[in-house]
Amino acid sequence: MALPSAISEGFLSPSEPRVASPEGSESQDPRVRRTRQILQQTLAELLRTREFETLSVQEITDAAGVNRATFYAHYPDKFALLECMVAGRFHALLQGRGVVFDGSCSMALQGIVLGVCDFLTQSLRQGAGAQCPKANPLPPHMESAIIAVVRGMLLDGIRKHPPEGAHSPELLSSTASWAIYGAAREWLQTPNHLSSEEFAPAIQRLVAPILHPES
Amino acid sequence: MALPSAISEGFLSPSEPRVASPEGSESQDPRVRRTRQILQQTLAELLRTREFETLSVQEITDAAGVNRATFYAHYPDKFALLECMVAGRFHALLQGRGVVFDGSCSMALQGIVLGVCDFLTQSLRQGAGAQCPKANPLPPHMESAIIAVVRGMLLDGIRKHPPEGAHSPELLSSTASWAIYGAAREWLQTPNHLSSEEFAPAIQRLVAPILHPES
DNA sequence: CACTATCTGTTGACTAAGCGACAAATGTCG
DNA sequence: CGACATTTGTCGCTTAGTCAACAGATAGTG
Repeated sequence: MALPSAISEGFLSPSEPRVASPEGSESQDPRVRRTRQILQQTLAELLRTREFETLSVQEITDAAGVNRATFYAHYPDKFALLECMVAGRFHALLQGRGVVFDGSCSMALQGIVLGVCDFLTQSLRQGAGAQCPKANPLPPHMESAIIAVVRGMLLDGIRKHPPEGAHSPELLSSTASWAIYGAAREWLQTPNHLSSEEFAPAIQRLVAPILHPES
Repeated sequence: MALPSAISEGFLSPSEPRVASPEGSESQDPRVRRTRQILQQTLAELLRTREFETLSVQEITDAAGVNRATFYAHYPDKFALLECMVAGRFHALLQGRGVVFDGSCSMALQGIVLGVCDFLTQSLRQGAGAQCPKANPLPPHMESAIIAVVRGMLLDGIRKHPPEGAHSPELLSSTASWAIYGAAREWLQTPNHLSSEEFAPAIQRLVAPILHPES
């Protein structure tokens, strides 16, 4: 089939963040949008009852009513599909809440932090983990996908209103996004943790100095 | 594109009942199933807020994300799509209730009558009509589609257990299906009508003699 | 009346998706 | 270890869907 352009649209290079750009460079061909949406939605439904590791590409495409060869025309493997699915849904969650980080507004940062906490919660409520509190709550590909979305939003905002510090926007956004995810992950694993609304301000106070070096 | 076979699958000849065979001859290609399902579902959603007559093929295909030329590869016009959509949904309603008419079981006939009443109710609750009680409650193509489904179910049952009368199964099923629809339609237009559960037995008693000529 | 605009079917070139088959990798069991 | 089944990518061919463009129909509008 050979869809070289489709690959760069379905996911990014494996070396870099390697996550979907859910809005950035989506295909205009309705067929492409359709099959990717079907595959992502099907994966989300399968993950309600199945472990991601136990799923084969065959099962996913069968459930989706999509040919297996078509799958490989869009994603190199099931991990890439997972990343795109997570990135898309997390991005949609933030979009639905109207969260737009435009630089230094702490309200937007608060929204992102809240989004990460809530997305993490809902992802593992009906997900694989939750048996051993010490175990990794989510597949690593899911984690990197969430971080990549956060990084992208922070990067956009920083570029619009760059702070005075000498650090590059890429460094700032990467540092902050990993910090946010790490904090949220730690919060989630704490046995009797506060609600996300109660705890998010604490994370925000920890992370804000990264973005505003001298304030 | 030329899909001569697809046409005969999407709908039947315009001269005869002209309704979809939702299960009978469905295509095995996932793409055609997908496209037809998308179009039918989109039409159903549009009908919640729009009048059928005011909808153009353009609007339907735009909302469905399907090319207009593709539409004409499956349906000759929007009326055919409406018929297929109604037939499919009504058939699904009966399937969901486990209604199978296998000849002379009055319970199954009761189920069909109840299904017609309930389907009519829900179709016009969020539909076009309901402004003037004298007006036609539903577009004629919807009505013929419902009747055709009923006729098909009755015909299947009669063929399995043919009654002793000299009439053909086709005549019996057609007569009964039109009678059922006419009765249900009259019931629905009555200002303070009974519930469908209360009124269905009356329709059933009226119609049963058609199917059992000398009992 | 002509002018504009929209909708309707239809056509042909291009592209994505389906399908079967294939070799290679990966488990899995005796 | 070998035999076996499953999964994984990949390839060529066929088919369905997209897209732009077309002529004809219908309907306002000045």
